Amino acid sequence: MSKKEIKQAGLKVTLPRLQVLEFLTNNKGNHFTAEDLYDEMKAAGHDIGLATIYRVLNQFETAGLVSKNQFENTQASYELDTGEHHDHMVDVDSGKVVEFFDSELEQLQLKIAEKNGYELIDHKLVLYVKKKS
Amino acid sequence: MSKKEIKQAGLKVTLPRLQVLEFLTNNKGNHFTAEDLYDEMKAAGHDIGLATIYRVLNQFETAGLVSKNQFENTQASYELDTGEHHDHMVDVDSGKVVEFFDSELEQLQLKIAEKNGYELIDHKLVLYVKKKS
DNA sequence: GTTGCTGCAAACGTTTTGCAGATCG
DNA sequence: CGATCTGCAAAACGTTTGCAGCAAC
Repeated sequence: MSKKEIKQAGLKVTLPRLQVLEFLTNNKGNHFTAEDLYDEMKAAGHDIGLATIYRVLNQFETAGLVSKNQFENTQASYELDTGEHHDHMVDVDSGKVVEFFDSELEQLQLKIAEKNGYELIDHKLVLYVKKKS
Repeated sequence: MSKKEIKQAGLKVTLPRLQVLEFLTNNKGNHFTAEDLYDEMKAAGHDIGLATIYRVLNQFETAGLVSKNQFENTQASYELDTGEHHDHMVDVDSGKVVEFFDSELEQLQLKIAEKNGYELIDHKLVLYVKKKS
């Protein structure tokens, strides 16, 4: 149930919000564009407008419930934010997105920012990869 | 003079192409949106259409003369491609972009891709930072 | 002179917004 | 019932494209 999270975000618990959040929760670790979600909702018999999907996703992003990623495509991708930081690997052949976490890498980034006189706030790393042949 | 590079890219040496490439060469390491460049060209008394700027930048990108970056803003940024790989640090307060290179980081990324059974083709890393207070 | 380029305006795909009616609490 | 939300269609945004005229070689 996603009611609690929505309420905690200061939002009314409405059907579209529940349905979108529930879908993302059931598909943890997968990435969807707004249009993907629109189609999924339609397929599930939920009658939500595309504009609402965008609005809801923005609200969820602000609330920290979902995270937004702009990979190389023109459309942004959204996924459930589980609170566990991870980076992404994109298979350039299949377009498949794999998540990973490497603490050595995280450390190194802190060190690099520091070395330049900065404090690291956030980062975004995407590795473009190909299956070993 | 940027004539040689343009010719080598298989393109005619035209005024718009020369003026854009020259400007980027004189501002190595800085990042500009298409509109930035449009304004700069106007300011320099060069009469180029925005559409031409976009066309020329795309051609230069294909030729490896410039590289394109999508930071957090909606507009893409372009910079002269000097052939030396580097990553970017964005100061979240000022919006300033700093370039850096760290070979340990590069190595580590290769290792991570490998560990997951992939071959690393490319990567994109942006550190969001704040001046140490 | 031919080929390729430019400027303009119109088209494009993605995302946002205004508004009248519907839904939540 | 009031406040907030939704769907729709229209607007906005950055970028691309078609086309008639222009510049490069």
